[in-house]
Amino acid sequence: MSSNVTRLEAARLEKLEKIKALGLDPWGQRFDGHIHVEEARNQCPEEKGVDGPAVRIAGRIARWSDSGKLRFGHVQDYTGRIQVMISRKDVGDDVWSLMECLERGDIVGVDGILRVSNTGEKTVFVTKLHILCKSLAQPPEKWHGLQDTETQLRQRYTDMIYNPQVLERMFKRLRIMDAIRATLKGHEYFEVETPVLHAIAGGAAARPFVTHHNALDIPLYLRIALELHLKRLMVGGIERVYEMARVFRNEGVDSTHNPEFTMIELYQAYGDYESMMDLAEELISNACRAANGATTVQWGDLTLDFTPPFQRARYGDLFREHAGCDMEDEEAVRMLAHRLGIEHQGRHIDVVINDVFEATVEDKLVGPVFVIDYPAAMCPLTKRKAGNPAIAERFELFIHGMELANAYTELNDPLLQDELFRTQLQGLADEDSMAKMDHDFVRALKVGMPAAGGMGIGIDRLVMLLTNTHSIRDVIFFPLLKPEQFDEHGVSLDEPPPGSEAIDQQDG
RNA sequence: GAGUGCGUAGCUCAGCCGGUAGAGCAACGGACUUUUAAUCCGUAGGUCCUGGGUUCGAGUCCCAGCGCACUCACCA
Repeated sequence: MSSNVTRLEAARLEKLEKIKALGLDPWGQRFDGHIHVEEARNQCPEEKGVDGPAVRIAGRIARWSDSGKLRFGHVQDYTGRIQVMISRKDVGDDVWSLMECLERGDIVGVDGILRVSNTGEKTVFVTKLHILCKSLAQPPEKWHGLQDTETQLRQRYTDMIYNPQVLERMFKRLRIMDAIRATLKGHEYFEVETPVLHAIAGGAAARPFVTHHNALDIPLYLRIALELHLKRLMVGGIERVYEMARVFRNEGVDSTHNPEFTMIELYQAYGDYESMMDLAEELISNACRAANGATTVQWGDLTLDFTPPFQRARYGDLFREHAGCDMEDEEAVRMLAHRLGIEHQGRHIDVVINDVFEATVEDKLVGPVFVIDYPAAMCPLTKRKAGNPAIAERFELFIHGMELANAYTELNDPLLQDELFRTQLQGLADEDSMAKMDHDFVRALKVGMPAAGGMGIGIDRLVMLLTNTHSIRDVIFFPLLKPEQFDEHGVSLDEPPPGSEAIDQQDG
């Protein structure tokens, strides 16, 4: 085959054969006793002419340059890069011949002495080399790296190797998730797993993905929220419970939305939304510290400060301040909506208030600020404020106009819950409504769920904020893309073959 | 969903008014014992995203499609 894809691959296959001819396994074997690059760098003396300890490292060749009877390279693992140097006069023929078969992208084990080079760079002076995996793929350009966005997303593995900031950012994500789990463990929360396949896609207002169970011949939905099962577990006796996991929403894709994304929802029996505010401050400041070593972080030109406590402001007060009228004054709100070009006729007043709030207030919330006490009608799973059934005990945490967390004092009145599930607000499309009857959930509440606080946080968005990342795709290892098409040789095609047009998605 | 932009060698990119397809890196061959994107000499490498159209002639202009990005609207 004369394809260019295989032109460079052929050169690598030739080297692979040479490695075999040396009696070595080009795919490598178990390799014990190595230390990480970061550790090796720590052990390397700073002074020239001073020998450090003998070490063993393992990693991928990131640079490999030939200058006659010397060879310099960089070996990288997830802790960093370190230079290696091979001198013809210091190694046997076996090492030298293997070295000649190696190139950028290969994974090697290295034994050698730590010492700085003449130019002062920490270096492993090689005594022995081990091939641990031959790479058959041509690496991207060594100076510019991999720049093409599509290739970065489709071949994330390559992106992670040759754009070091990608791996660094994803490790921050992992540390943030660890910090959240550690914080919750400190408060005696249990992490649980609940069903992903739902017969009723409840707990949020979103369009679900639909699938089908063959043996049972029933439609099923991928979950859009974690809420209703976690509350059932509180009924069952798990007092503090959370799940940090994937949910699925069949909606648009852009720089802040991926069809599958990670949420944490947590519930605390005998708490309320005030307990959730304290916990939110602790969770987010700990997460920020885990990622950045401080409770502040750069966000573009701004500095975000997550040092507790966060400001608290009533929804109604903010509404009066920024919208310019009382939200209880229905006539004034409708006039204002009209002036703002917001549809209000035939729509429930709380739906209109919500739209006006989003249009006039949200951008002004620098924060971090807890917006508390929401109009009740938009919150069918939330307990009403004592003495004021028009207000729900709910907060949303905003920072620079972005919503970071959403929390409630949870509704545990089965009679009111049943009624709210049956109430479809005027002016809300089906998919925008959280009112989806779930008889089993009402039955569970009849058994009795303790008064509780509950909170949800979008993990991907939190990671974006804490890592100064402005696209959700860059905090998700494998964001959704349209499928790539390949020919029978595994060569990527630009155009789908005839007859492979997309299968119609249902649109409910 | 609408608008705008991009798609050229493995990678990063040039390609002007429509006139033989270019560079750097990478690859291959050679020189080189302290390099840092090493350097130097040489060789090879192209479905210019796909399909139509205009033209004597299209990477370039026009139409349609595919993919990706950005902006706007909606969901977190």
